[in-house]
Amino acid sequence: MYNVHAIGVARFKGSAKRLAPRWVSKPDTRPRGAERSVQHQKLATIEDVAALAGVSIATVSRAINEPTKVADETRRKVTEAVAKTGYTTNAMARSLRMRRSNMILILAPDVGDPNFSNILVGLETEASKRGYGVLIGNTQNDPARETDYLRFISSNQADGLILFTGHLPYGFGHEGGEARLPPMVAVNEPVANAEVPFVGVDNFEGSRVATEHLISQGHRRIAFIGHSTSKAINMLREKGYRAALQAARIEVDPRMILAGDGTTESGRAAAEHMFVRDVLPSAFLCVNDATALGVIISLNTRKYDLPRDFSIMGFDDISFASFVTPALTTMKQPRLKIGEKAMDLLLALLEGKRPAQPEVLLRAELIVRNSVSRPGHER
Amino acid sequence: MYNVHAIGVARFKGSAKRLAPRWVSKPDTRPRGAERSVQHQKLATIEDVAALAGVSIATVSRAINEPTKVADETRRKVTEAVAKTGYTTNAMARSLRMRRSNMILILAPDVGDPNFSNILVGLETEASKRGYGVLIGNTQNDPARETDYLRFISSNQADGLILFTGHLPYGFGHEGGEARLPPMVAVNEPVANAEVPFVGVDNFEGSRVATEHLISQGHRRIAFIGHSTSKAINMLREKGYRAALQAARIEVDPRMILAGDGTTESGRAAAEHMFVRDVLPSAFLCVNDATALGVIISLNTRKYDLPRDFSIMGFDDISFASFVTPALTTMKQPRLKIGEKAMDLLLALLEGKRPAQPEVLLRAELIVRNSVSRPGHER
DNA sequence: AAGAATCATGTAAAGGTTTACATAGAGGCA
DNA sequence: TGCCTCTATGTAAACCTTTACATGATTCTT
Repeated sequence: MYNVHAIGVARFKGSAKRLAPRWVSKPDTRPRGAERSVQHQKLATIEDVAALAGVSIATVSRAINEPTKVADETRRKVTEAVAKTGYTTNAMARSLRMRRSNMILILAPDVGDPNFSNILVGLETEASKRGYGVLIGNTQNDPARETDYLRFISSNQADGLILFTGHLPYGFGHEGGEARLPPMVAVNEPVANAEVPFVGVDNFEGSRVATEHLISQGHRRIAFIGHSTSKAINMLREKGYRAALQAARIEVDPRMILAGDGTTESGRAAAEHMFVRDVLPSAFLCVNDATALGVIISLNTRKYDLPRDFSIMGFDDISFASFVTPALTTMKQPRLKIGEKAMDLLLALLEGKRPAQPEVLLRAELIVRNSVSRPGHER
Repeated sequence: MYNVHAIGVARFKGSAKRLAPRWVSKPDTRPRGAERSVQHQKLATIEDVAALAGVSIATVSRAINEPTKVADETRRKVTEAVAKTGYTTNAMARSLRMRRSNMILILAPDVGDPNFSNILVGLETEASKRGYGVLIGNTQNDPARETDYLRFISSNQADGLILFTGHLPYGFGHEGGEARLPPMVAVNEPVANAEVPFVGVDNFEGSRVATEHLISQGHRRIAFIGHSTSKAINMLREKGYRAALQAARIEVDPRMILAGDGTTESGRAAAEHMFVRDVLPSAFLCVNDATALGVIISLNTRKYDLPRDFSIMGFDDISFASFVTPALTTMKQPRLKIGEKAMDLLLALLEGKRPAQPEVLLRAELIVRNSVSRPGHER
């Protein structure tokens, strides 16, 4: 409510004020057009450059965008005029004409999430490298905000979309049947019920490797914390866990598999539950680092000596993983790469290429720290 | 001369041609233009809406932007037509005409930095609330990238600038003397040698409160880790430390003040140094949490029992502060608020208001965890 | 009842590009 | 020489808005 009010007032005031005396004046008085620009001095346009170089605006445009198509001498004159006037192409005019903005919209539930931020850096780096800018939309999983951000796409302010949310923005496909989706790529979480290319970590393989690591250290009784019937990530990681056990001919004990939604609290609760039931593993394979932290808290509280008494393994390698005691052995998500690859894929899409594969899976890297040791005989 | 000629020709030809092609049909087969748009279907324009509503495009524009200025009945027809066509204002055309993009550029050395990300969320939230979008520029402190991002400002693609970098983007003010700066606000770190409004935490006051907290717990021998002669933040925090000691009539012992650049390693090194010299405090006031972590690592390695043997205090409340053992007592930066306030200030600037104060300082909040206890007699 | 003021709407210009098409000059070739 | 091809450049349209100004219809004033 406050929002609406604020916006209303702002807009009204803005338009009412338009005529009022401009407060930013350029040093030299320039009557034409001066009354309009609220913030900047009048910028040089392509016409100014053309006049100075003694050519037409078309030639200037070509000299800038297709240098080979103009005579050397002309190009020289234009370059010089550009430098002298300080001309920069007006991006708005260009976008309007070309019908593309060279902007990518990133829709994430929480840009502050440490899991996201490095992907963000990767996205930005690759985009910038290719001449694109990125625009962020922090939706907080609020449908209204998701819908709101669609205007960036529908108003041509962004050419493509990166989705962290795991679902299509609320408001798509509402107009009777399959509305045409803009070019987009999902990251972090695949989009359910829609064919959206996805770039992420190979959860199955990563979890398999993690489990193998525990097995290689001699563990046979390995608990999996984070069973879920709804979360795709959890399901894949559990699958990898089962595959590794099976490959090592270790029977899967259902009592060793505990539910968890990936929060620290769920990890703590699961560990406590194990003690209550008194069915104890020698190692905990946690669906992610947050869960592992919960397990560690529970074990620390019970005054166990880690990792002597129990081994713990996480997944993700989030920032605190190296600071917790014991420092967490985990699988590192190649976040930077995920971002870069996702942007690369999106830009390819924008250039009209159909993606080779619907999803790109990158390998997680095993990071060995102090939370895993050999079991049993050392107890 | 060239202009005059061009205009003459244009007018003649234009009016002659205007009648002929006038692409009358709009519904189905649209051969023209189809070959151009690589990505989107043709979007509805204001003309489509106008045609459907049976009014002029000017009226449509007014119905949308200044609803009170059109008759009720007309507004109804327009609204209906908008809904039917799915019309969205083309942001590029609008920006071109209005000479403002309603976009804010955020320049940060590393968007992935956990210290930044929550400020980012605050910035985005406030911007979005006020109808602005945010665009991120990750500079990695690379002058080339900083310069590169200036085009967003100079090409009208962004109306204002938020600076995390602590310095003006490389490339400003290069054109002989004081180039006019675009509206901008610094955050996280004030900008040296330039009058840029700043929003941040009150480092002096926060540090004073932190020191007071230690004093109130009975500490008299308090070390300050993080002395610096160059970093403004460090200097302010040291000042707060000194002020608190002075107010409590505790003499400042120079041996209790150790240099540090704010990294974890510098914290570890400083603590080690104290042991080497064997001048020990009962509490460590660290310039930030990263430094505190270094101190904790050093003390843990030496097998001290924390916080019984030593108390440690940080500053910032970065994400791992609560996970480290012992959980860190620290001063929390109101990051979300900083972001919101900074954006608020910038938007005010854009509306032509001069800022009341050149800097806005927000209070840090004392977060009590487990790393501080009463000294001495409990040892 | 005539003129003034107000209101709702329309017309057209302007904002700064890119690019299809036109044009003019130069060079190649029969 | 006459014709064709190339190359370099210019002309003007199109991209889609917002808004100053004009217009015609109402209502208000005196």
